[in-house]
Amino acid sequence: MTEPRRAPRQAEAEANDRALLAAAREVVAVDGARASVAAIAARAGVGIGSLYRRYRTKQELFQRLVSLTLDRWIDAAEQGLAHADPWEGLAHYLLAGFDIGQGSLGSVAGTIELTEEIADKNRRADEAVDALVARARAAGVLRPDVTTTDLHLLVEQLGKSPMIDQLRQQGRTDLVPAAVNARTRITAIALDGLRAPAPHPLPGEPPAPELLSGRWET
Amino acid sequence: MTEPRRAPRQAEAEANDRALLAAAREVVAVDGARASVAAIAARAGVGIGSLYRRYRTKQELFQRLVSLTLDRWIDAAEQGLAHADPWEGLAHYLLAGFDIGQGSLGSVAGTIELTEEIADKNRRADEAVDALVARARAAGVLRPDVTTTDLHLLVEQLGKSPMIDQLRQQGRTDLVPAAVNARTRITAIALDGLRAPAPHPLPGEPPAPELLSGRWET
DNA sequence: AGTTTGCGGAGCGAAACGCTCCGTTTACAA
DNA sequence: TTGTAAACGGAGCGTTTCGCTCCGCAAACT
Repeated sequence: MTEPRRAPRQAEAEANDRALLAAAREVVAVDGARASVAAIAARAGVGIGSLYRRYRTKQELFQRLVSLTLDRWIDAAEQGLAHADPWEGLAHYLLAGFDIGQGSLGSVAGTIELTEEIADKNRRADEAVDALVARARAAGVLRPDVTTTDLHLLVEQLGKSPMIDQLRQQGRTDLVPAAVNARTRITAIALDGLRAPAPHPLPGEPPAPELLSGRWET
Repeated sequence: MTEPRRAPRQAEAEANDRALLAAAREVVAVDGARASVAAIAARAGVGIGSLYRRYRTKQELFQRLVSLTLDRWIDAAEQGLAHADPWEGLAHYLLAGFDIGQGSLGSVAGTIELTEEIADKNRRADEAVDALVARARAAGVLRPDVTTTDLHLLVEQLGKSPMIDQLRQQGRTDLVPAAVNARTRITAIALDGLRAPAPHPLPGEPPAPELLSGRWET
């Protein structure tokens, strides 16, 4: 390292940055893109001034948030691919995805200007997921009428958890663990619905990829 | 009828009321309880003044909206009970529930003052759903580890459709039918996950009913 | 002691909010 | 034709909330 010594003030600044990002994730989960910088700073236990020293605008903070979240998605997909069992790999990705909660970020992603970095990460995540789905389908453990787009939409839908957000908003944090457990059960139901063989074929036409989260591609 | 004649102005007023409620449903689906009266009136093609002639406050409009939506829920559950086949009956209720979209209303229900009428309708809906679930379970078509609360939460989660709301918000109404189709597929997956016999038992403890949409009861 | 660096938050102009108020339009009786 | 009452749309009010700037202060280093 060129800079092994850490000035205490600099360490504090980095801790603040982490707190800001964590707080932003929480507030955005509840309020979506309407989340105010004041609320984010307050939740992080940090002054507004400090927020604006690190991010020139609210949009810059959101872009960073989306970028870091995409990292999590890529990790989840690649960890899924690392599993030897195709079904376990897919299930790992989906369960991780429900936790990451693309849904909450989806509304933010629709409001920010897309950077090259974000578009690139999005592409990498898509490739990994495609491989994951293709492998599960080839192994015959995923019902064959489910498309990758179906899965993306399912994750988007189940990742957003209005129940948990609402509880947090009402300050009933004591109930949050129970809510997380409840959501896990729901996702387990959905996972069971994905397994081959399927009791009935899915209705309608396979969904078009354009439906995914606003624009992303184009 | 005591008043068979309809003054044209009065008919217009009633049409405006219907348009207001329909618009409120749409705007609330996107913006939740933050939906502004101006947005609702504009979407209904009606002046703000007309809105406030019929509803003294925004809250009064929202209470009416919740009440009418609960009527839909009661209908869906009772129609489900009318089905001879227990599974078809349950599926009918769930599919209708996904369409009604309790999720969107959940955020509104948390902000309004509960009237006696609303609490009463909520009770009636609960009773009908309990009967529906009990019948399906007794017939052995519903996996036995799913509780009524699980189902309520599932409906709440899948009823809210961020994808459709976002498309509408962006004015891409051309894509909405495709999105509705996509959501139908997702719900079909979840339905298949509910059938008996289950591939694996559900994880965790059965969820407590207190988790449902804020307060409703108490 | 002086300098640098990061800090918190009061306060700015702009925007959005719920709601009131009023001039206009329409249907119908005189 | 004219008078009246009902329903209309929307400008504008006071208030709140927003993103963001700016500045006085404290801690670390020289």
